[in-house]
Amino acid sequence: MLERMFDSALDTAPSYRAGLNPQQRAAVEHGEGPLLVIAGAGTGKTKTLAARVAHLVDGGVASERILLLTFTRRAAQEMLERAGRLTGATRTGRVWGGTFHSVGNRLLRTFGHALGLPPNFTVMDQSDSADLMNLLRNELELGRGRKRFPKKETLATIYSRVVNSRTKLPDVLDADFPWCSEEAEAIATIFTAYTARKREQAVLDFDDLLLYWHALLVHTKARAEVGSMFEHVLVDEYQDTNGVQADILRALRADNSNIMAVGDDAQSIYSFRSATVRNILDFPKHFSDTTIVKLEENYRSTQPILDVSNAVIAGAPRRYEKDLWSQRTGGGRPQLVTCLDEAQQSDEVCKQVLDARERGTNLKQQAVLFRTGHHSAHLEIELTRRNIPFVKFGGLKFVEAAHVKDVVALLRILENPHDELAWFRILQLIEGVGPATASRIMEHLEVRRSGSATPDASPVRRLIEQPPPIPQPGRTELEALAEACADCLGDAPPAVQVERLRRWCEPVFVRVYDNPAVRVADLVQLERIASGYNTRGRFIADLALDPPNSTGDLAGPPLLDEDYLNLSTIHSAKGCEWDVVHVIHAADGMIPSDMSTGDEAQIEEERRLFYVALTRAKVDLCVYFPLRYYHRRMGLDDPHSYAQLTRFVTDGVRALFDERSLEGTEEPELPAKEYEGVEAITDFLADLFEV
DNA sequence: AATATCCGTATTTTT
DNA sequence: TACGGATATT
Repeated sequence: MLERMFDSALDTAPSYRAGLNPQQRAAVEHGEGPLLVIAGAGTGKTKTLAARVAHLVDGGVASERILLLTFTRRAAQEMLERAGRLTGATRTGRVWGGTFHSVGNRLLRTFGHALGLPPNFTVMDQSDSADLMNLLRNELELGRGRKRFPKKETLATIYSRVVNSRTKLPDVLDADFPWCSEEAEAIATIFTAYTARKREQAVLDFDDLLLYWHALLVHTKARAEVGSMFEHVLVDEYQDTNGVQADILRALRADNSNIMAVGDDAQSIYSFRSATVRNILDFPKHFSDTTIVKLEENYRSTQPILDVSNAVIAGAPRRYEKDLWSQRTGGGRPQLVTCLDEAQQSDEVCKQVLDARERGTNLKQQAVLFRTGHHSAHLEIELTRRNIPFVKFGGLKFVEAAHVKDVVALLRILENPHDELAWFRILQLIEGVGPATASRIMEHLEVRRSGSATPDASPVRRLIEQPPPIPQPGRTELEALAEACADCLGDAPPAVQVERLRRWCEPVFVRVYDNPAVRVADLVQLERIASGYNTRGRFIADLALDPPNSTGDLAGPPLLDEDYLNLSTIHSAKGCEWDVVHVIHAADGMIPSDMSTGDEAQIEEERRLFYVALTRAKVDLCVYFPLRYYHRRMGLDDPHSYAQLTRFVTDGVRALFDERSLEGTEEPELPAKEYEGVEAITDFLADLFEV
């Protein structure tokens, strides 16, 4: 609110100019033509982009002719809100904003027919692609009995790498999957079938959304119309885009060259998704007469935090040509805390978090960052035990859970009755139905479009009107399925449909899954999410493209009003900032992750990841390092092992920290247990005192 | 042909 | 540990 008042106080001049430094202003007020902004961490990148949007709109560009491509949907929303505040909310309302994938999805719903794509196509997520790969592998009887044939996830990964890096299959295999090189032919066969099958069924995977978009811009009659839709294109996080995305941008700028890309090569952390820094380096080649602006003044962090961050990134063999500097004074040096083990680390984090809150920093302005989703497991238990509320970003796999996928598959069948994968999944839930029977049923229903199939008779209709014969035990469930589908064929809101489908799932889950109660409860969550949507199609597309990725998205609204601590993978923390940042598990094997120490490029990416984590902090930064890890490996001995401080904190870097060691401090368990009784008394009394 | 059982293994990051 | 894959059983 204060911020809003502040904004309007400066409204006399175009307010988007307020508080911009000369470089930022140059970027914001740049005229026509390509513009590349190299923006170090915390240099006001978001502000600059938002101001640029406001500037364009103020200058008379129709908002629906502006395209803002960001890394997450959330980032787009945030920027547009900000731009709205700078220029009067209604005027930025129609800017196209979102990820490449979501914008591709939107455009293809409208113009896909030019590519022979029906508007009700469905979007597959990563694990769906893997499942389809598996289905085809079995169908083609490839990789059967062979020893080292890639697993389904690996197949999907290889495919995606080939597409996104636009590299030939044998080359990808040689470079990244040498143990599969001999199977190149079989793999190629599967990929060909995979492509054909998706096409047949009007199903697109994530990569297709980009490929089809690109094809739309290059090869179709819709080309001119789509190509001229946007007068200005703005791209955020350009260092994390891949080759196909760069192609799209080039195709998108056939009519004019109004493109602005913002990025930081030191923060590229998505090469596992085929993102390449070359996009930044080659930008001036792709777009002639590029203006380059560099933002180096950091407004986020205090100088001691930047000193550490700069020192870490300076360790990269390929130097990044900027040093961040800040005018922000105050704040102590970052802390490096050595802990005995993970338990002590969790304990210490809790203490520090609460301390900071005592000193006036809300939980919301603090974050705990870690390399992988499960790194926070221990801490989460500890936080729960102490009643410290938190929301976790990243690493959450709500929509990946089998039972959630089941319901989504049901919705997909209703939306696109030729979605073979969805049918295959659902039919096998029925008692006595396995792969073979499922295939037979699907044939009966004519799920696969055969040339002679009548176009109107949908497999769903056929299921309702001419139910296929199946073995006795499953008949009731199949009938119930037909009824459930029949009830959902109308225009009932998605939430109502989810509720109806859940009723079908309940008895099935009891038979099929371990703890059905928990799973059914998840479906209620799904229902809640569905209630935010008007159409089933939008709901499932969003579930795939923009799944709930924090525990907060899942919790009811009440939690969001309260104060809560942020827990986040470093990847999900990209673009965020907090007053106090705690980085845990700063041990070799965690950062860099054991899985990524294969070659130097991977290790360097891990370094940048660590750099991203450090530069999220505004005022206080605390890095934790547990000395001892307990393994629950089956191995005969070694119940624990000793870790080393992450290699990215060299002696030189280490000297920039204030160090604290908790070794030798008594084990935290003891006092905690001793006080348990006391806590009970406190709770008891608090209860009594409650008004 | 479906399901039960067992064994082994690998274990990230995300649109 | 939990899941996937392969084998054994119904």
